[in-house]
Amino acid sequence: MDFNDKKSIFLQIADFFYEKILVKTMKDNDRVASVREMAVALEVNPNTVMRTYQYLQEQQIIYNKRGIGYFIAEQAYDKALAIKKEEFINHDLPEFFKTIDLLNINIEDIKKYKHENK
Amino acid sequence: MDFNDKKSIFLQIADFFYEKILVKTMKDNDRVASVREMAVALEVNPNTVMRTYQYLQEQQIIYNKRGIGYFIAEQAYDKALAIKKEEFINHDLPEFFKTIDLLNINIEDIKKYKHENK
Amino acid sequence: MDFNDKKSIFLQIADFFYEKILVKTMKDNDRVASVREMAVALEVNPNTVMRTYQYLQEQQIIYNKRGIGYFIAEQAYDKALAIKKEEFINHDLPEFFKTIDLLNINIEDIKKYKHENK
Amino acid sequence: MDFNDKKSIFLQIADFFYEKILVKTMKDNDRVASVREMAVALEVNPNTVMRTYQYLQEQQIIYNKRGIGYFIAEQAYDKALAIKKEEFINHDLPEFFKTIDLLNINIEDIKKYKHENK
DNA sequence: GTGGTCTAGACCACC
DNA sequence: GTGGTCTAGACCACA
Repeated sequence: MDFNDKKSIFLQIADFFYEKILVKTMKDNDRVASVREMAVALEVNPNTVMRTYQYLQEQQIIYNKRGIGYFIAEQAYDKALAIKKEEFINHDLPEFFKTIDLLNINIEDIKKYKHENK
Repeated sequence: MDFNDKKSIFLQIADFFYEKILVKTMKDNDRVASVREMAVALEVNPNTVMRTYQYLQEQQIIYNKRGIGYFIAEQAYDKALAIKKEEFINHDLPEFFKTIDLLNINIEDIKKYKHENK
Repeated sequence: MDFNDKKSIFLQIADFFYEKILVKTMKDNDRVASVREMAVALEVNPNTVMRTYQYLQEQQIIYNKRGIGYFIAEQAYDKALAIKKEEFINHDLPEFFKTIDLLNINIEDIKKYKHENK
Repeated sequence: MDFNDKKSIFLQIADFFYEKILVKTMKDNDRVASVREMAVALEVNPNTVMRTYQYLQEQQIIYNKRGIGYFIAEQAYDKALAIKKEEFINHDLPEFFKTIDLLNINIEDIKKYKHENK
């Protein structure tokens, strides 16, 4: 992870967890790396990781056991899917349609890029 | 224009011009509203408009005639299309594919949303 | 003439006259094109040409006969040479030396570029 | 720094950094003073420094670490040299040759001035 | 603490 | 009238 992106670092880290959950690498009640471990691993300020964890906790994707650590919440997969899907349909997709219209790109053409990308 | 978006105002104004050019409302050598006029029209500080204009000038979408004003550059359409297409293919599209994979959405499904949106 | 330069247009026009005088294309008491003619020829606002003429008049490079027009002043060549030489030695040259030092370029190397340029 | 020059302040500050890099006072990955520090040091508005930093960032002379600050980019020396050399050869030098031709100055004469200057 | 954006208002050179 | 630069000061998100 490089964090060169315009997106804030704490959100990029959050996406990292979303991904792990959506591909089922991380499952309900799995332990999450401690703030300090994560900060060292990512070469990032612990405050930044802390912020990610609080953000994920607000979304009920992880939960905290005081003095023990953070864990993946029950039904994290469903929640993550719902959150990301909502985001996709209400934000990404409309923008996507607007852009391809403006650029005169056909949806059919998109598929080609998909295969090229692979 | 409302500027409720998270994107910075000066970039939203830039996109406003990109759009005008891509739908061919503005054509080569058309005069662009003066910094002050634009600022009044958008209810925005002149400095903000200035920033947009310098940004567009760097991208060679507009050019300046000393003491007279800004004008749409030659081949602005081609340049705008190239810039936005590059952005779309190298940034938006990979992210798009990654997201739909994660969310288990098929490209075919996307088309339905398109029609619903219309 | 294109006036794309960062230098102001009226000074670029002034330089045009300096050059004519220094290569002796224009000589003492030659008539200078009228403000309007010049403005049309250069596709420039008459005010801009006017400013050039006033500037050259201040430097006593041209003089005005009321109702008749502008003319090259006596000894314009000597004056032009003196002005430009002063400018060169006190402004251009020090900057020139500073730059070649910074870029680690030897004066001897400069000669090569001269020949390449020709 | 005095900023008496006709050049804009933010570009003079940029040149200040170019110089530091070209004389190797500043090296790759060195931290650059924060916008606020620099503004205080130069007795200049933070916005002005900000503008310099963004200008240098576009030229890839410095880069930003989010929330931490600006740093000298990798190979900043090479880039700075290339930029300034390009400027010198394509802009300063042709003008230089034109001027000395007009003024009937020989390149050999230039060397004398160099020694007088020192 | 860091950068980033924006406003308000001023001043300047130039056309 | 035009753009261009700068100041002063504010507010925000982020690390």
